[in-house]
Amino acid sequence: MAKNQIEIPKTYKPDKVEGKWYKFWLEKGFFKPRIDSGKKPFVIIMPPPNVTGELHVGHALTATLEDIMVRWHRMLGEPTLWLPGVDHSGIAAQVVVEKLLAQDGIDRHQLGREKFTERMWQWASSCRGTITRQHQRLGVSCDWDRETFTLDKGPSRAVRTAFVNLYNKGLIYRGERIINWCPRCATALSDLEVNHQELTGNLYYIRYPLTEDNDKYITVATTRPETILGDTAVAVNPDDKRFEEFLGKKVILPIVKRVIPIVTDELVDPQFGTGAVKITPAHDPIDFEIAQRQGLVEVNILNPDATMNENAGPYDGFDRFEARKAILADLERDELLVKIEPYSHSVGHCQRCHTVIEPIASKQWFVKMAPLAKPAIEAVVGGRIKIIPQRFVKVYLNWMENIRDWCISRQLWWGHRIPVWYCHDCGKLTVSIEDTINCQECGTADIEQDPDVLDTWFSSALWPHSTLGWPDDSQDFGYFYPTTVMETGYDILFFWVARMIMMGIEDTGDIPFSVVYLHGLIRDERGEKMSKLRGNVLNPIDTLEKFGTDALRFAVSTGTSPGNDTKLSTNKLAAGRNFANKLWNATRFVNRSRESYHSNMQISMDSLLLEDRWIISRLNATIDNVSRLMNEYQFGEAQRQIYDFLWGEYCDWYIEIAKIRLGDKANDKSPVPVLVHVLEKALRLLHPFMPFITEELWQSIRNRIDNTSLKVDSIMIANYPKTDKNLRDFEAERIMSTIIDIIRSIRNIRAQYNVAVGKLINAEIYTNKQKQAINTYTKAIQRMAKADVKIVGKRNKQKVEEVIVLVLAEVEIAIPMASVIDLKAERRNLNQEIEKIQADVKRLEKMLSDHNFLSRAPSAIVKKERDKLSARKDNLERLEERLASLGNA
RNA sequence: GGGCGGUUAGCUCAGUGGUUAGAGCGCUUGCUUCACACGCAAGAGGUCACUGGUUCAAGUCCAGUACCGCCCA
Repeated sequence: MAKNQIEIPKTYKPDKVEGKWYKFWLEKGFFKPRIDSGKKPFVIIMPPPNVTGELHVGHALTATLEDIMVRWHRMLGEPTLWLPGVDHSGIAAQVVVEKLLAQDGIDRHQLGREKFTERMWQWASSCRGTITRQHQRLGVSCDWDRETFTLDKGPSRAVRTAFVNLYNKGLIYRGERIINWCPRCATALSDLEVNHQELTGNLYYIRYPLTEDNDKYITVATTRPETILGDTAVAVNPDDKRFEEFLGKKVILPIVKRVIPIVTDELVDPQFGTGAVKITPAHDPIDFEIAQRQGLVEVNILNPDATMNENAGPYDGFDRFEARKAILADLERDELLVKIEPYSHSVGHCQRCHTVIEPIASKQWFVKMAPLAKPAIEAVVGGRIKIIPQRFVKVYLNWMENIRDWCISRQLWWGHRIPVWYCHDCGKLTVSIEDTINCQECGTADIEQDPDVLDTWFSSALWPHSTLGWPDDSQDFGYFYPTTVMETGYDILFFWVARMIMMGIEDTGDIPFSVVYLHGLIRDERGEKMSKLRGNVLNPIDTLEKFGTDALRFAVSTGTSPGNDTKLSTNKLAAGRNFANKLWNATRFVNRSRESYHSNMQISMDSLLLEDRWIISRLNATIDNVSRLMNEYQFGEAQRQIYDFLWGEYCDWYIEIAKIRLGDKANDKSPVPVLVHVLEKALRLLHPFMPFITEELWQSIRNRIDNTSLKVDSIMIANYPKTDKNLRDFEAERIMSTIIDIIRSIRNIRAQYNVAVGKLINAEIYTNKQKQAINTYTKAIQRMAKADVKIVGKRNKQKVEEVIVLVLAEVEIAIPMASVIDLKAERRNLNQEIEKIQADVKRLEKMLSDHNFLSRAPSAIVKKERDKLSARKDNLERLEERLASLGNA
């Protein structure tokens, strides 16, 4: 054994190679695109992870899929840009830092806006460092020099520009609407940031006495009795005959004793409760709408932290749920509570902190969405933007066509400050891209900027163009926009993808990307969504340290399909690790074989042996399939095909057959050039999926190949293999499959008849078509199936007792029984076993005919015994058949 | 209420109207065979949820049913 063979370990150690190659790629600048105006670039803008902590497996999936696409297109020779970024993720990040502060007993108001923002920046920068390091561990080949943060100067200017443009077009407005208020976060939220949960609460029926006659009542039903305090009317449907006598009358609101009118409105559902409903304009979207129409006053009863305010009279200062209890008790006391029914209704919760949301009338900034949605709908319907998988087109359109205005102001301190200044003198607004110190209307310096920030998703919506330099006419923007693929999870189709399409078209006049690829969610082994709360989160870094990055990438992407959720298990990770190890050892074998081979590495097609032509043909078939699958975005299936080829064809068959020639010194046709050639190409085929191990192995074999196209520093900038139809050899494939069939069948017989491992058996093969071809493989068959093969010219006519005949597609194999087994010993063994089982069967039959057993034993046990009996009988039958087939001695 | 997806081997999942429906893991049996036991060889295991239809041909297309999951309101 040569020295270096001892040095190469038997198992692949990912930690020894990954860091080395990543550093090498970075230093060589391979991740940077080369702008070539003659070529169309391939561009992916990475979905920016939140600065809320660390990456999770979902990010690993995103990173893997995008890296697959990017490495593939780069190897195809296209100028390829993958632009990484990080999102300041306003509310989510602020929640995280507030929690950290709370551990020290501080809240942000004690710190003040400026100090708190400083803390946020510290947190964000340390978090960004972590995210970058983690991404690099995953092997991502993105252009780090172009990395962007949503609060960077460029994107911030893009945000202001977009805001001002929309404001000037009348598509951004400020107004009082019912918004979703999170009392914990103390901010407004958009509709999408509220998760609805079906809860079983109660429906409370409450009497409102008429002013004119205190003994008469109108009864209303509500799930939130505490909102009585904000009621300014009772409403019934105008067509509801039941309430005719009440029309135009007034009632006295319980507790607060306010006199409120009974009005009619078509929005009232006569089926709900009694048909009469209380109207709380400041705390319910429908009531708000009714109040607007009817000119009713609003009474806000809540403080920002969801405690009751001064309008709540006796309950001022109560928490909202305490107030509910107290009011119910008081109503009961006053005999105004008629009944309580269990009632299930959906309750909004804050997406970030899970607090119950309050609908509150509030003055906020909104984007008018319908005009923006129109071209975004057309882009998808017209096919300029393709969504994969296609079924999400319907989901997208359904949302777009029913779109509602977007509340974009947030009462937070972390984010893009709204570029609006209010004038204390003239009362007018100044809306400006640049910071301003004077009112644009009256010139006074007595102005104040809106204290609120914008929804994070507002800046995210501009991401494809803001990262490339918009609103400037930069070189990047000119060359790389519109981008190619937007790859992300289907869970943010509305949050992000839809809004990017709207804002991209609005700001630039062009679509932001031409393909939307939506991946599924990663769940745990039991199919549950991973979450910190459940404690089932797989940390990608721990995982890749245990199994290797390539194994992790393999596990999240192989055999998956777009838009479908996947369960990630250690089994799958182990499968990836095992595959990497298999490649490691195959390459170790090839390199070792190469040591003793000193001739030309050039392959001349006309002097190749059948098995060489076969493996080259299979390689080209695989390349063909892989290209097609990649073009159809079927990455999981593409990877599986490469896996099958390398393991199932190259390792299992080609290497094994090659060993015969390698061991035969007299043979002048070495398999080494083909071994190396096929492996080298297959590694390139696999590289986008498993970048580290393919680079490591490719570097170890490519020097031996005399091919100018391989004179590059790295597999990642080598050409992606292209199929060569001329190298498909269907005749070779047909013959090889016959040879493989023969070997398998003989092995099968050996296993079935328990032939001792080393024992050579005899076999006669009859074939009329492939005599010569098979003849050249008798050595292979002998080695691989341990059978001494003779090719015969006639079908075997011996008796069944004497030979086993295997009928295959193009050949027949006859194996003399005597060569397979020691008949006498086999009969003896069989008889012994049959006796044993017969005894067992007898015992079981007796037990199962026992009335006592059947009636008293648990049915599960009876069933178990019955199953056992039928299994034994089956076994017995087969043993007897086999004994019979041996004939009589 | 509206929409979408899933139902394929014990488990997790692929599957492009076309031979005998595949993979990984698990299971059984045998192998420390000089690349790899993270391996090799052989094997068992399937009414492709159910009902009907289209077709020369259906796991695949159509209609309906059941169960599970998700999204929207």
